[in-house]
Amino acid sequence: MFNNYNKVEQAVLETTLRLIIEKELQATSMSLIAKESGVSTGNIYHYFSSKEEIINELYRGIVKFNGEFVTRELFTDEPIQTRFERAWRYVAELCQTYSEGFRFIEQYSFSPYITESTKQEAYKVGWCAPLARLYEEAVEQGLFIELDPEMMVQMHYGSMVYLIKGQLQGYFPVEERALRQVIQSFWASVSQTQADTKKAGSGT
Amino acid sequence: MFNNYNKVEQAVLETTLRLIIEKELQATSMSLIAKESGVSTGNIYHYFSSKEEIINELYRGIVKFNGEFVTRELFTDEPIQTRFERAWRYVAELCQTYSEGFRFIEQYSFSPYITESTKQEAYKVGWCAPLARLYEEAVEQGLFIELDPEMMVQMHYGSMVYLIKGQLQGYFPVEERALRQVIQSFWASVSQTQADTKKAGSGT
Amino acid sequence: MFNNYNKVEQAVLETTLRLIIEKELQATSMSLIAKESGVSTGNIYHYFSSKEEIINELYRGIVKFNGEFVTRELFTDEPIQTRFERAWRYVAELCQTYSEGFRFIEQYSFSPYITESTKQEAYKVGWCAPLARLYEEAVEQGLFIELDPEMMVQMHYGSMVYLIKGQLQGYFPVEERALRQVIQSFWASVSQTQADTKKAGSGT
Amino acid sequence: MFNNYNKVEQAVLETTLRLIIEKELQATSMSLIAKESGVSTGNIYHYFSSKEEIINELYRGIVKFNGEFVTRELFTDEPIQTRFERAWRYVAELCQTYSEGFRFIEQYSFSPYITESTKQEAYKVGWCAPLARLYEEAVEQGLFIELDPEMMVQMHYGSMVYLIKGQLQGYFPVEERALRQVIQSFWASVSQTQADTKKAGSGT
DNA sequence: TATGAATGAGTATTCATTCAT
DNA sequence: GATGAATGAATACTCATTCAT
Repeated sequence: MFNNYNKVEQAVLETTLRLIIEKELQATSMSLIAKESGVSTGNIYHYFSSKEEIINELYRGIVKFNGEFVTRELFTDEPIQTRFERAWRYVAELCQTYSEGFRFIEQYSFSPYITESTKQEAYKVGWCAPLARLYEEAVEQGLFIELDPEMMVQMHYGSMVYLIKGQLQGYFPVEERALRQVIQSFWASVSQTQADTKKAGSGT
Repeated sequence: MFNNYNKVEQAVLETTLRLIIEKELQATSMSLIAKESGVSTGNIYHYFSSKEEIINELYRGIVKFNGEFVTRELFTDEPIQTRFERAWRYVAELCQTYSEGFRFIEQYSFSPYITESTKQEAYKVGWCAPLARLYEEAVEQGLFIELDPEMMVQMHYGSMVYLIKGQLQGYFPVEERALRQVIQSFWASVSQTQADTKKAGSGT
Repeated sequence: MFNNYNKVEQAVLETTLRLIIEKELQATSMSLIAKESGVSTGNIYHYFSSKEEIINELYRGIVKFNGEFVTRELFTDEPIQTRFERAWRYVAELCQTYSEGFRFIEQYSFSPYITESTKQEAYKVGWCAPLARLYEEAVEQGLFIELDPEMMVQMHYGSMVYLIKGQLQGYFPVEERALRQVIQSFWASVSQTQADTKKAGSGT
Repeated sequence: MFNNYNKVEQAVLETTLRLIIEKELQATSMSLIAKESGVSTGNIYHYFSSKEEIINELYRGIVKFNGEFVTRELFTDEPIQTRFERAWRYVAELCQTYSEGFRFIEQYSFSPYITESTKQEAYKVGWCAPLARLYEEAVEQGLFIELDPEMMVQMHYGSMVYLIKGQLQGYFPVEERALRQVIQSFWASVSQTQADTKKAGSGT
């Protein structure tokens, strides 16, 4: 996951990620990171200026990895729906396969520990913006209702997050069939046709 | 928000909630809680056995409050859609009006700091289970697609969470019109009619 | 020496003074102060906000003590020379009897560890200013040459300091007879009569 | 100032002196010395066995330099007073022109960091002993009172130190006229004639 | 010679918790 | 009940020194 880093950095980042998921940030002391990563405390500080920097680097690294993972094949000449479904499948796969990274981002994306500049930097390499562009296309083509594309992506991502969370916590399994339905429901929830029907149906 | 507690407990819980949202858990020391709440450390330990207990009590108290807030008028004899829409409006109102509680639950629902027993206890008084019952009704009546009701509630809640998060972080505003559309999209995303249409449309 | 402080503060200040003289500031760790003073580290921080504050409080306390010690009976109606000689005797006695305080002030009066505000505060309670007033009187009465009184006090104090330093380091003993001569030489060095004679004699 | 050393040693010593004066010993880490001097830590340890050795070498080097500076033309056949005045002028010039060295010696001459052997070695190359020999001559010739020559040198040096300190701290300026008076007062303070007069005058 | 990555004991300070009053 | 002084283990971080290259 941290291929762009040297051996020491990689060991530190991987260990830190694992420990934070296992035990929480406050219980993840530098000396524990040192012991578990096999890098001495002094040397950790040779590569990272502070604990905060490790956490922020972790954040950046994961978001970048996730971004590349999800946006593969996003801008092909296939139909929008095909690409839409594939992207959300990748998101689901990502959250399940790299669940530590997923949980980390979930828990710390709103933490003061992650600086504003890290968040901004991360936004540029994440998948939310590219996916929002796909949604925008869909809106332009009259496929989707006229809602802020970013908002729609967030909503769908929220659904996915809570689905995975429910699964990770053992509330319910997320099988292939359910996943297919879920992704279809994403499309349905903002699709133009349905929206019209709906508006009529809701009668408000 | 903590009406069931005595004065001291109330002061401690309210102060702790405010501080945790302002500064994070690790920066919220017992002595700070003591100073800000006007209750001496010794006396805090008279009412709570540990810091962990305060946090867990906070969790329980907020979830209970939220549960009562959202499930008001949930089981009337109005049409399902009416009650569905009102419930989600209450959720939105809750998250926006009592945003500290919302953020706290968001941040700590997956934290090891909150014990399993607290989470289970909380589940019983929260609004997810009752709302899932409403969804179940809708499935039984053929209004909703055949998906685990809990799963659907989680998905919709996830959307709402990320919507509010986006708003709280200033990414986009959530105005009345958008909120109406969003709640309609919740209905649409799992409504039977649309699902059929969709299945046909998607062509997979 | 630290009578104005409570028991804990007194223990900490006395221990710190002793250790700093024995081992230097950098070798005087908080945990050592804690161990030697019998006050736990946590409790030291209950009374002092930081190590720097301890050192600064030490400085203030010693200077105040010294000031009171030396300026006893400085402004009586005795002849200036009597008071002059007594004051310098007190300085000598002080440096010898309370040599730890003397050495501490010597070593740290120019250290960045002692803040400007401490130095200013200390100046007001020290003995240099009162003694300079005595010198001023002597200048006004034509007893002393026309040199900045502060400068003269500093010069004489410097002599005294180096005398005591030499003694403390074992270079030479400072006996009663020598001390008398030294104090006389202080008077002589700035006395008007001699200065005139000298100017003539030096012939430059 | 460190002409007897090779390039690397010179860079290290000069950098260390500057840093210690700027920031104090405890804030002058080896890595800072390495960075500022352009010599890697490893290489510093090739030339100096420890940090302590650097400090001690600094001490020796400065004292040697000072010694040579002050004792120039000390043992000519000019009158004692001429040589006396010139020596003290050199001391004043030294303290003002090479103030970093002056301050270093001042601060560390009584520090446990400087070993006894360094101090003894330094004594042999410093200016105190030669100047004391001049004082001894003066005593022998009946010019000076019968006081330990070393003691007298220390006293006068102390005066000079505190004069310069007062100036460096901005308490008062030390102009040419004042300096002349001061050096005359040194002579006066221990001159035989004056001493007699004084003894009579003091009447104790 | 020269480099700078690596070490790990040591630093000041914090903080949940206890307990005498 | 209520106080806040006292405890001391734990924390993030530093730094003199070593050593493989």
